[in-house]
Amino acid sequence: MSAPDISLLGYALLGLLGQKESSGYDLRKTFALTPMQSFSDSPGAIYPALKRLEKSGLIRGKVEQGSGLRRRQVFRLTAAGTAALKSWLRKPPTHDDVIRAVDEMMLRFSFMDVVLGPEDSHRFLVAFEGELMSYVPKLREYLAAHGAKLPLSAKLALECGIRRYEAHWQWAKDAQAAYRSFQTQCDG
Amino acid sequence: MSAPDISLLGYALLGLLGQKESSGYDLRKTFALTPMQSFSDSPGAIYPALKRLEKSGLIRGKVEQGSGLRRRQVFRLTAAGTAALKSWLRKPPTHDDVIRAVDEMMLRFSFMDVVLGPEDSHRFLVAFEGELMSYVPKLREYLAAHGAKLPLSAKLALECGIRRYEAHWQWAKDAQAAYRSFQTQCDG
DNA sequence: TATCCCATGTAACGAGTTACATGATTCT
DNA sequence: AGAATCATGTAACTCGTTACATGGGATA
Repeated sequence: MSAPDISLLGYALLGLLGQKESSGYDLRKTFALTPMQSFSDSPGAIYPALKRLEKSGLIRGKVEQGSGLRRRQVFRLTAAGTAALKSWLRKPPTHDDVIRAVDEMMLRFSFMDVVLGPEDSHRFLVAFEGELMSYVPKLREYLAAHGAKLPLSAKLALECGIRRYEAHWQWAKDAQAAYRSFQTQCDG
Repeated sequence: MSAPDISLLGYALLGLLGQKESSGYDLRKTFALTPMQSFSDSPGAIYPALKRLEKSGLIRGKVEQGSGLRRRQVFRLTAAGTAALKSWLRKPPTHDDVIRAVDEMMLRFSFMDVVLGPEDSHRFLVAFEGELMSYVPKLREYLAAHGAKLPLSAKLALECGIRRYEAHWQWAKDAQAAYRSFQTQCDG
């Protein structure tokens, strides 16, 4: 057990399969046609990844066959797959995640509601905001300290990076509010 | 010629070496201690990358040796290296870059002033803004069309991605203004 | 003398990229 | 009949990750 050793693509596939059983081709379409375009839709990425997940027992594929249908293998999560997905989603956001893996955190968040539920989503947002609250000022301090001696474009690039984090921060606050009002609706 | 086949890390090293000759250790420190922390500072990444660049003739290393000094190899760009760096920096930002490689674009921009000069930096910003201007509305439309049927966390994650692009967009406008006022100062 | 930091490297491994390949089905 | 789309796969290659290894010099 312990470290499951699944790539980001692997988790993306688990997450999508958690919402809806799909063939490799379906998943490729998702990557090609939705805002998940940061993932490659190349067969050389998806099919081997699906094979790895199946070999690890996290998903299982069934070949569909109705009369005139082309061969088409539909995958769904196994119990172990659901467990792996959950434990990935439950990992609290760390400082390192904020620096190196914001995109992964957003991917996790996007699956969270369905797999874990709104309470966990909200908790995630609070923790995420906490990390940003401590990191953004550090970046601002760095810019204040070293900005003067940087070339203009380097300074501006840093400013851009900081603003991106500030946008995430503001979003995290707004998203928390969205969950609170969602909660109120349920209670009311 | 044609496709130089240099990784993002390779270009980061070229860019840094273009500003200041450095040893592998210096470069590792840069990745470890500045906001370039999205790059790994592991020796297993940097030293092989430097070797590849040297083998391609883009950088050249000299072993420093003063009396009591430890062995330390300092690298600098060759003419071919400068040329490769310039041609990378001159690539206009594409739609695909915006979707898959924003970070690479920001890295490029950060080196641009020194290597190409402010006019090219400004041109880059205009082109970048153009791409965002056409992409952000598409994302907003997708959200409007499909948002209702998405789980809340998925909808919010998409909103976050859009806001990030909007932050880039606003930044691109502000950065252009910064170059204009810089230009005015030079003229005045 | 023990421990840290400087400074460089290598080896095994995993995973994505590109490109190629195949065959069935539907559309025109 | 030909083209496009559905649907899956594989092989070579590159590069980054992790972990290990090595030694000189400084500091306590």
